[in-house]
Amino acid sequence: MLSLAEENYIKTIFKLQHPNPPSGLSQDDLPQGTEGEVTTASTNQIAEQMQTRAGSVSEMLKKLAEKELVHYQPYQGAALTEAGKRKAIQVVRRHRLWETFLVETLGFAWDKVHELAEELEHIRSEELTERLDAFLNHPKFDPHGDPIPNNKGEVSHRQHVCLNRINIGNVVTLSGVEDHDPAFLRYLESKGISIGASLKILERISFDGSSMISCNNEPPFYVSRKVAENLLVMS
Amino acid sequence: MLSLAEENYIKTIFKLQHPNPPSGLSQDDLPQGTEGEVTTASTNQIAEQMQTRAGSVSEMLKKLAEKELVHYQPYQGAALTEAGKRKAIQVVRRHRLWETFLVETLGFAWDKVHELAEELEHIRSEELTERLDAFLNHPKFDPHGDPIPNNKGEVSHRQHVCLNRINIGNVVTLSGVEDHDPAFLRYLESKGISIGASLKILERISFDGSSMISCNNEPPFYVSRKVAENLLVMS
DNA sequence: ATTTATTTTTAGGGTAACCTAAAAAATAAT
DNA sequence: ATTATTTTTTAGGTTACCCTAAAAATAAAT
Repeated sequence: MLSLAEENYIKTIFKLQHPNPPSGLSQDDLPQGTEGEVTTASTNQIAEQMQTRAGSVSEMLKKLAEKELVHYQPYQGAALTEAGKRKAIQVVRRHRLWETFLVETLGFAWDKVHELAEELEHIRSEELTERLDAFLNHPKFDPHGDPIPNNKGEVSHRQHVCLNRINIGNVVTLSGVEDHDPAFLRYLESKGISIGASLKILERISFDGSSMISCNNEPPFYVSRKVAENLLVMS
Repeated sequence: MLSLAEENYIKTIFKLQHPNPPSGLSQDDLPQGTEGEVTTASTNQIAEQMQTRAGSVSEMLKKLAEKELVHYQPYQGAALTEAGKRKAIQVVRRHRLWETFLVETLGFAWDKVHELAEELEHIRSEELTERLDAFLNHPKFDPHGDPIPNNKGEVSHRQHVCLNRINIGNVVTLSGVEDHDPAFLRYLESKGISIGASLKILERISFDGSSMISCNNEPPFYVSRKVAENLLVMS
């Protein structure tokens, strides 16, 4: 049984190892060259992500290595073992199911659910997870468009691309956001942009890379290059 | 902010101080003589209830006294302060709301929800609690018939009495159970006895105090004096 | 190839729980 | 009212996590 702290370390290492498309157990079936390579998480990266210090991380890595949850050679960073990966995916699954529950069932704004899910994800009951999943109708994606691993640890992949890659005149649907920062999410909310919204590209300013778009056929407005980079869309 | 351990101590002291009808902030409006007196929780009682040792309890009581959550004089036991009581009632509220959610929404068997609620109750978000309460339609009683304090800490009281006090021939409705032991709850389940069930008293054996009853007009069976003592019913 | 800079580890401490066992206080029994 | 028993506290120790700062290893720069 993992402690709360251990679960958080495992989860963080997993995230660092799988940066962009959070692939599940099967990174085999990823499009070639999409960084399917097994990256390793450095002590400092882990410390930064977890808001803790390198010394604490070293200590914990030694413990996790003993439990055979990570591969760890001093000074060489850490990578999850198969067992560790399974644990991590369970946590991610619970996290995303709870986020879905909070938004869909309890009506939370999507910028407020992360911290809560961060607590709820540590309730380890299998039965609870499965019942929650069933209650929510086995959702494949959470409110931010991130895939929810199923109970075997498999995830569905979407071919979404960021809004910057869409040409003028095209209409696409928002299927995810890259950044989860509450301030960013509130900004989107204020513009009426939410998952499922239809976005039309009206113009692109080559000077700064910003785009003029209209959301759900409402009056158009500009979004910066940085904002567009964090909007994931599908045709 | 209370630690998990502190919350559990507070909750335990509250339970020990309010044995039978879990009265809320207002024990004033309890029927006279129903042990509305402010009892005090002894170190050993707390230790036994929490499966810990007296030494640990002493230590914690000192800490809680410093935080002004309990009144505590060495060797004299502990009693919650007003602030402590408010905290305790919040925990009880969250516990019973989650139990209700688990049974009503996720379809858990009522003997399995206690441990889970024991974890969920420690998620301290006000907004989560209020949204959950609203989603469940502001339930006044949990799946065991225990009152759920509202967000002001007030509880509804029921005039239920134990089944032993009902005379032969009467038909009553099960509104609560005294004991929450999973084994007891599973026994009830097996007999078809659940909250809301109609129970008719057909016979009472004065020798051992057992009763013959029929549940929901099904074929009758005997229940021991001890079982009947733990069934709370209303006319 | 050294030196310099960065990263990581180790060493030594801190805190919040917990435990056991001895000492002290309160309660019960003769 | 002493003595015996039970309850409670205190004292000293353990574990899991965190921290800072010095030492060691690695990586980068001249």
